[in-house]
Parts: sequence; structure tokens; C-alpha cells
Amino acid sequence: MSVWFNPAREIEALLRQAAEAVPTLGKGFNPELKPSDPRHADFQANGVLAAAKAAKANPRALATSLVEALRQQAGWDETLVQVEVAGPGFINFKLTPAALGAWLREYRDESKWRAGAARLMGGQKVIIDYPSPNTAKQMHVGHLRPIVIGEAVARLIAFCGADLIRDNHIGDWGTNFGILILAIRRAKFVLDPQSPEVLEDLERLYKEGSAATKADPALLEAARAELAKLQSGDPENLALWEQIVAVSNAACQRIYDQFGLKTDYILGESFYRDKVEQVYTELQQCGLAEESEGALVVWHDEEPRFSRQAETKLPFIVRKKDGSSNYASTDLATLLYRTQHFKATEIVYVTDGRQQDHFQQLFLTGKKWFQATQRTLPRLRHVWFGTILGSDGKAIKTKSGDPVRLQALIDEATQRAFESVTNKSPDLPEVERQHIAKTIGVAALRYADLSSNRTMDYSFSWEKLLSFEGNTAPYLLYANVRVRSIFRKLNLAVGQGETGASDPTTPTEIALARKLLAFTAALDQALEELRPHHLCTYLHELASAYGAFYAADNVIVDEPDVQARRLMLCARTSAIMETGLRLLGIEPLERM
RNA sequence: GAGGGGGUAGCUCAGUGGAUUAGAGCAGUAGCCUUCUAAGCUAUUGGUCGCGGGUUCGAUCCCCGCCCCCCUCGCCA
Repeated sequence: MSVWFNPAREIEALLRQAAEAVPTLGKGFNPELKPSDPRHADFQANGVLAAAKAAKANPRALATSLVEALRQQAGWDETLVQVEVAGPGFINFKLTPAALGAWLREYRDESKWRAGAARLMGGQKVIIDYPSPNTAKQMHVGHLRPIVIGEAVARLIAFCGADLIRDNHIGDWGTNFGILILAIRRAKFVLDPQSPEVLEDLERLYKEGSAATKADPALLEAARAELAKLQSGDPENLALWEQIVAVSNAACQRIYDQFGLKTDYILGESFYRDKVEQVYTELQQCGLAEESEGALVVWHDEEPRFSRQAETKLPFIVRKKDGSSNYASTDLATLLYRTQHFKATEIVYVTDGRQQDHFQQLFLTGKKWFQATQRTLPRLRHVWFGTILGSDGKAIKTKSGDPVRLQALIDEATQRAFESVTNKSPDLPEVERQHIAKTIGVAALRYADLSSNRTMDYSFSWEKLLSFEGNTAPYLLYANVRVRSIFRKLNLAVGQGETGASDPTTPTEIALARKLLAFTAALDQALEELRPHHLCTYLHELASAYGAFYAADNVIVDEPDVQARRLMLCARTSAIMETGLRLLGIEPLERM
């Protein structure tokens, strides 16, 4: 029999089969298998309680019948999984050391786990839309979450077997370009793409232009005219716009590089400028869109707040009253393009939570539009996140009220990490300490963002972030470094020296082994709702389990079989830790 | 007013589709480095799981009502 990659799923499947032989249960029985408190079991099935209640049967007797039927199933092996009825009618499952050992010997490395996880999303074509910044601005703290969460979610989806395309849907066609172009002209500013301050200059010009147009209606008109010229293809404005976008993209790329963020496409709003006309036409043809106050809008009467009857009207405006497009238009055009050109089966949008209304309207409109035009709608998911708060409980800002620059954040984290590394490991060469510091600094920034539920706001605190203790990236990196150190000491590569490994034996070995197997459950959980914090929680628990093992059981010992099995546990710990860290976007370290 | 999110230990947060003592990290207390990196490990203090009802043998979790905080609500994205 092949070794189960994900025991919980296999047990659940067997329970469903077994239930068919139990008259009270039958087909459609949901075992409700879930991870259990480790003090009781590895997994527990709660489904019998509900079924017994519905059938007015004795839950314990029913659970016992189910267990008997389970034991009759082909593929059931009591030497691998112990089963018992507990409490009012729960069924507990406990993996035996033999099962743990078999799993550890079979699922050795990332390629095996990828293969095991591939059934989760194999065959899917997924487009992920992130980090999608607006053009002509420096990256600031507000860009941290889409970068970090987007990258983690992307890696998770790809790991689970999907064919993934990363599409950076930049905001490069908005109304702000009119103001910016006007400001550049008025200041007679010469845009030098080589200048390191070019983006700061553009930001300053935009601010000035924005203030000027607010103060003077004539200037506002002039700005609109510049935008109209741009959108109608005026060569001068187009050339200027292209330069701005290029400069902006280059600056963003410098940040992306530091976060290890890759993009396959940068198809911003401007890419869809000749594709919105079709959207207007089709939406009107299928009776979805109508004129309202001069704009073209879509109502969703079945949703109270998007209906015509709502107290405060919130239609989906797909074309502005001046005839120009907005993000609803381009998002609809983008949806069509991704469906037709990329053949997407799923699209994931990573943005902050304030855009929930927009995406609900987008998804509703897309659904009706595609239905009316006989197209297949991909699965659409909005992966949204909360705000990063400062110590005052409000969105984080600098003292002057400006957003904190992302580069400044990276630099400070790196600098503090460098001090720590130098303090702890003064003997390492300075070049290596700098590399370690950069890795830790960026990792700490990332992990702080990923480790709490993405839909929560979270408080940014240098103290917590840079403390390098507790549930942090440095703790995980350090746990892995300690594993690798053992192999280095023995002059072995990770994965060598485990021939003849016996099954986990001591309590700390068994606890560690069970935690290693729980990797599959953590993947399931993180993937389910695309919430990377489940993976963080898991990795922290794994590091803790390793810490206890490391303190209790010496790896380098005289008995060959004991050393072999402990080396096997070490190798799996390191491999799962490194795989997990990379899924989060964190590059592991050899030393620190 | 409508919609979304949150209210769990001093602080930052997990969790629970019903099981005994509700978890973790920080902070506090007490131990552990001649031995695989102590950025660590062990033990321990600390909580009416916002408030009030309901269903149930049993609710932090499900249902109803209420209170507080954050966000969004017609042409920005």
C-alpha cells in the first residue's frame, strides 16, 4: 500500500465509504473530520453526533457501528491508525509511530510534497492580480501588504499545482495624469529618467498641481484638457506619459527585487483603453447597463445596497458622465481579456478591504454579463486585507503625515538586523553579515504582515518586529539554522545519514514527527481561504516542536539507528521549514 | 441608515461547524550554556472569550437583541 500523503483526507474518504454500509448513515454522510487536540488524537470525526441526532439514534452505538464498518474497508490498517470511540460519540484517530516513520521515509523533499499537493489545484489556470500599485508615486508602507500577501498567496497556489500567471495590473491611466502633466508643463520640468530623485520630483509636482487645480477652476479645466489629449493619443502627452510610467515601473522593480517578487505581465489599465468600448456595447445590448445622471451604470436590485431602491444609491458606474472610463470599465475589460486570452479558470484579486464593494459589484456584473453572452465565468476571488496601524491605532504615517516610504522601512529593518547579527555572531565575515541582515530584515517585515489573519488590521511596532524573539521570522530562520548546523558538524548534506532510520520513539521525536505530518493540513488550511497566517502558525509550531526535540534528544549519538532516525527528523524539519518559508517568500539561511 | 471587519490574558494575536484544565508570543517569576548556534529550552503567574437573552445534556463558537472601535457608501483606485 502506498503511503498516504494527507492522512486526514484518506481517513475521511474511508469513513464516507464505510458509512454506506451503516444503515443509519448511508451515502452523503459527512464525517466532519478535523485535527484534534494532540492530547486526545491526531484527528477526530464529529459527524456521527449530528447524524445520530437527526436519526434519533444512540450516538455512541452509531459511532461504534461506523468504526466496525471502517475496519472492514480495504486499505484500512490498524497498525498505522488507531481508532476509538470517545466521549459522547466522537471517533478519534491516532497515527502510530509506524505510520509516522513510513511517511517520513516516503515524503522526503519538496518535489514529493509538490506532487502530493498537486491534486489540490492541478489543472487550474489561475491569474493573480497584485501588487497593482498606482503609477508615478514612490512605494510606501501601503504597498507592503499587497506585495507580501500577494506573493505568498501566489506561491501557495503555484505550489498546489495550478498553472499560475502573475499580472501586475498597475494604475497607469487614471485622472491623476492630467494634473501631473499639467504640473510638469507649468513648472517646465525636464524629466530625467536617470535621476535618482525623479519620482520624488513627480510626487512633489503632483501635490502642487493637485493643490493648484483645487484652488483655480481654470487650471482644473486645463488638467482635464491634458488628460483628454493624452487619452485621444496626443503624441507629446503620450511620450511624457510613457516616460513617467517607465520611471515609475523601474522604481517599483527595485522594491520588488528586494522582496523577491516576480511578475509575468504588467498589463495596466492603459492596456485596456481600446477594450472598454466592447464592454459598454455588450452591457447595454444585454440590458445590464443603463444611463443614470449621464453615466452608464449597472444596478443589482437583488442586493439591497446596490439596488435602485437603496437609500444611498451605489450603482456600478462603468462609464463616467464625461464619457471616459474608470476602474470599473477597465476591470470588466480585464476580466474578459483574462478569460479569453489567458483562458483563466480562476482570478484572484489582492487588494485592501476598502474595495470590497467594488469587487462584489464587479463579480455580480461579470456573472450576469458572461451568462448573457454565453461565456464561462472563471472563479473570482477577492483576497482582501486590513490596514497597517501605527501606535495611535490609526493608519500608519510619518510624523509629517506623509506615508512611510517602503525603502526606509526595509533599510531600518536591515540595519537593526545587522546590529543583532554582529552582536550574536561577530566572527562571520562582514559581507555575510550584511546578507544575513538583509534577509532577516525583509523576512521580519514580511512575517509580521503574514502571521496575523489578513482581514485584520494590525499594529506595526518596530519593537515587536525587530525583537527577533517569539513568533517571528528570525525564530523560524534560527530553528532551521540550528538543524543545518548539525549536518555541517557531521560533514553531511541535509538528507544524508538516515539509512536504517527506525520509527520515532521518544515523546519529543513523536511530537515532532506528528507536527511534520501536519504540514499537509496546514497547506489545506492556508489554501482554503488563501490565508497565509495558517502556514505561519504551523511553521512556528514546527519550530517549537523542533526546539523541544533539540533540547531533549541529542542527534549525534553512538547508536547508529538512533542517530539515523534523528537525522531523518532533522532533515524533514529543515526541508519543510525551508519549503514553508519559501512559500511565504522568505529565503532560508545557512548560518546566522 | 446600509454593508464589511473587529471586540479572547497587562500588550500583540491564534482558535473553536458544541468533549475534561480556552491557546501562543511578548512582558513578569524560577531554573538551564565545558556537550549538535542560549536569536534557544523547561517550569510558572495571568482570561466573567464586549453585554443580555435563546436553543441544547453542554456555547467563546449556533440563533436573536444591544453596546463600543475601524473601514466603505455616485462618477478616485
